[in-house]
Amino acid sequence: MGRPPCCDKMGVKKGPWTPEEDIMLVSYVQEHGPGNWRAVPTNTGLRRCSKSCRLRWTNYLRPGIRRGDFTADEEKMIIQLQDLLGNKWAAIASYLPERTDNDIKNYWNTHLKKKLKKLEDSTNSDEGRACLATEENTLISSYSHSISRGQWERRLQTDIHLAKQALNDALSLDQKPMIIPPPNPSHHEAASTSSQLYASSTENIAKLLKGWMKNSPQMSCSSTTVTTQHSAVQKNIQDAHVTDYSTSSEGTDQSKSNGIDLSQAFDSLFGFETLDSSSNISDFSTKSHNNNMSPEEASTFFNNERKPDLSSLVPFSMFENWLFDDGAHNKLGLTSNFSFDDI
DNA sequence: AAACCCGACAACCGCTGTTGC
DNA sequence: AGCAACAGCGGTTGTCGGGTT
Repeated sequence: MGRPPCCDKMGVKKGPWTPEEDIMLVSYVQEHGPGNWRAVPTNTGLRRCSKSCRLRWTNYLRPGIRRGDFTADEEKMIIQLQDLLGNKWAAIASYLPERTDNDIKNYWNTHLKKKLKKLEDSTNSDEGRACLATEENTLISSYSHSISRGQWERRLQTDIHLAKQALNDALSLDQKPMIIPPPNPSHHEAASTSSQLYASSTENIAKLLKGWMKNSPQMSCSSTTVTTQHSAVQKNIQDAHVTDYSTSSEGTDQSKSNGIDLSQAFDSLFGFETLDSSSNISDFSTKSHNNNMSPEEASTFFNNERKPDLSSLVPFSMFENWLFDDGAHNKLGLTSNFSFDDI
């Protein structure tokens, strides 16, 4: 039996979050960092349960989240990972660092499931076979790509092994890790650091509020007005996110994110051709070593608070990059002929 | 113009697992 | 060991906007 719901108290608000609530939550997290969610409603005055606050942060306000506009590469990844792993949305999301499990789940349920069903139906019909040159057929051909489940599993085992190796290496590094937490950081210093990391959210909310005020000449602080404006505001948040990403990345191609070409990453993970290890991953290393990363880039790289302990030593994204990097085989002198028992 | 339908997605619910006391 | 608090997960529901009748 599960625990009783935490939100059945009187006076706890449910439903869509208002911009004011978002700001209160973001401000709090900026100051105190994510965690200790129980204290959030008390300390912020939010009439929300702690769980609702955590989910709102995790799925919506957390920086580094990209919303909407799934790329073809992301679709491919989701489809193949879903085929391999089933509805393990969190596991799938771990391969798409900018996407939340909730987002992927929704996208699967609303888009991909139907798309695949349609494709299955069409390929079973004569009509469907007649039009195999469409974009959708590209998708299904990737879906039914000829690598076997055994190969997938072996490949994933290799990745797990490499991640383990990388973790061991990182923990035993003689040299300083790339991101070194300040010695005995005071609370204030920690808050200062986190402020940088959460800046994108703050900016986004500032933008949305700006748009909200502009669109609402007779602006009122009543919650009803706020609620009715919320959808427009939400769109502003989304626009702000898109804007931030398009300006912080070198190209406009959304498939390139975090400096990692998802297509390459995908091919590395699921294909069997060798990925050129001199690609974007080494770009990341160079950039971070030279300290010429923008705050936005750094935020995107290092903001995964789901793995706070790892990221405080070595950014978790490095492990993800490592997993995607076939060159790691050579670096470690490893081959994939290890036993699964090694893990 | 109103009613209805439907898709998209944010949010909630119920449960399990983990951690600390 | 037992309990409570919390985090995480996957399924489901509620709400809203847009399209159609």
